[in-house]
Amino acid sequence: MNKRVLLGMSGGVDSSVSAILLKEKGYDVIGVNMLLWGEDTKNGEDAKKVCDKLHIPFTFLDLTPDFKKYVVENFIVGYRACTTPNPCIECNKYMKFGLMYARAKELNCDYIATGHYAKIEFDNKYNSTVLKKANNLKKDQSYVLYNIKKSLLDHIIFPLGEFENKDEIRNIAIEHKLEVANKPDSEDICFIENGDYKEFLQNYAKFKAKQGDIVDRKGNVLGKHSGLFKYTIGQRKGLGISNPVPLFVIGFNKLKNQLIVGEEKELYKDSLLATNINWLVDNIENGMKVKAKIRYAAEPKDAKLILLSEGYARVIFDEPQRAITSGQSVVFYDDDIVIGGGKILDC
RNA sequence: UGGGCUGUAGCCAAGUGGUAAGGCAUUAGACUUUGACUCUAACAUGCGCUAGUUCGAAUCUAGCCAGCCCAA
Repeated sequence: MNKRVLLGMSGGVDSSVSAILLKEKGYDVIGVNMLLWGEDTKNGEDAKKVCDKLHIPFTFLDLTPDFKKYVVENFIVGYRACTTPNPCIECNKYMKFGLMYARAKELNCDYIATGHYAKIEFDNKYNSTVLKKANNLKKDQSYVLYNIKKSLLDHIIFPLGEFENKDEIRNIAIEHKLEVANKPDSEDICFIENGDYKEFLQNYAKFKAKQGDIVDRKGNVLGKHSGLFKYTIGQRKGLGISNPVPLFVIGFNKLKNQLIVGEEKELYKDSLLATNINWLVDNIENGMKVKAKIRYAAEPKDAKLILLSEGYARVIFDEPQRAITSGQSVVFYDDDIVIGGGKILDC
């Protein structure tokens, strides 16, 4: 009796090749395409075609109401609070590694799999299964996976984790004559058209573009902004202020509807407060040294972890970090092992 | 009205006779399964206007215009 695995398939190259790899390893694969936001069924059809070609069962899973509730709503609430949310993290937690896993159990699958670039391995030091960075460090997605349940790690397979190069994956797709072989990599937030999140907030969430002052730290008015939700900490473009040196967003004054800007050096902070922490290993010690990554595209940096009350921690960096942004996630690494992470609350 | 100062791109600003630096802003690409950052490229046939000197003027001369400051 082969092991059964439910594979999330987006219709892209990565998840399609994952199907091939799982099959080659002898798994009984079921492909599932999650409907998250609706309208576009092209990707689902692509996923189905791949399954047909590989002779594996395929099913749709309609999660649109849940996606709206857990991912889109959180995104909107985050922006209302002048933070900068990362919806992909919620989506992984609630959709792929939440509801999709529930579906897997209904289908008597022992495992779920996705085309994420990350690894699941047993680690001797922690004496448990751990989440690790992908061998392809350039594409590594372990950051956006920190929020999944620890207990799930034994039931996840990431078939692409060992590959060091995306070209190898595309080549596999080409060898198997998959139509999706040359589909471009996906980018941007999946539920937002054209990557214009500002327009989405205004049209869908009915955000009002309320004009206000752009001020410096001392309160001097430097210009006008057209709605606080259009900005994030560390942002340079779109301020429209000419100044001898570039100006960056360094904060918000929600009560006064003011956008606070300053020079680049004002973006650096040496610690942050994190909340809603999810641990992926046991035996976290107070004061332990970690590598902390404060945004998807940031390098993990040396820091000390101070555990506070349940679910809270302060992260103290060896070197000040640029543009620590509330709403984004901080993920803690021990070398290439994800030991946990949380939401940045404040600096 | 007298005296002084200033006028170079959307903003700031180099350039004092030899063919318009730079920064900010903006625009377009690249990078990117979040928002950003970053990188690359583009951006004044013209230096308040007009005339003159000169082989050659943003640079010198004259007049005019505009703004600022000080005196009345």
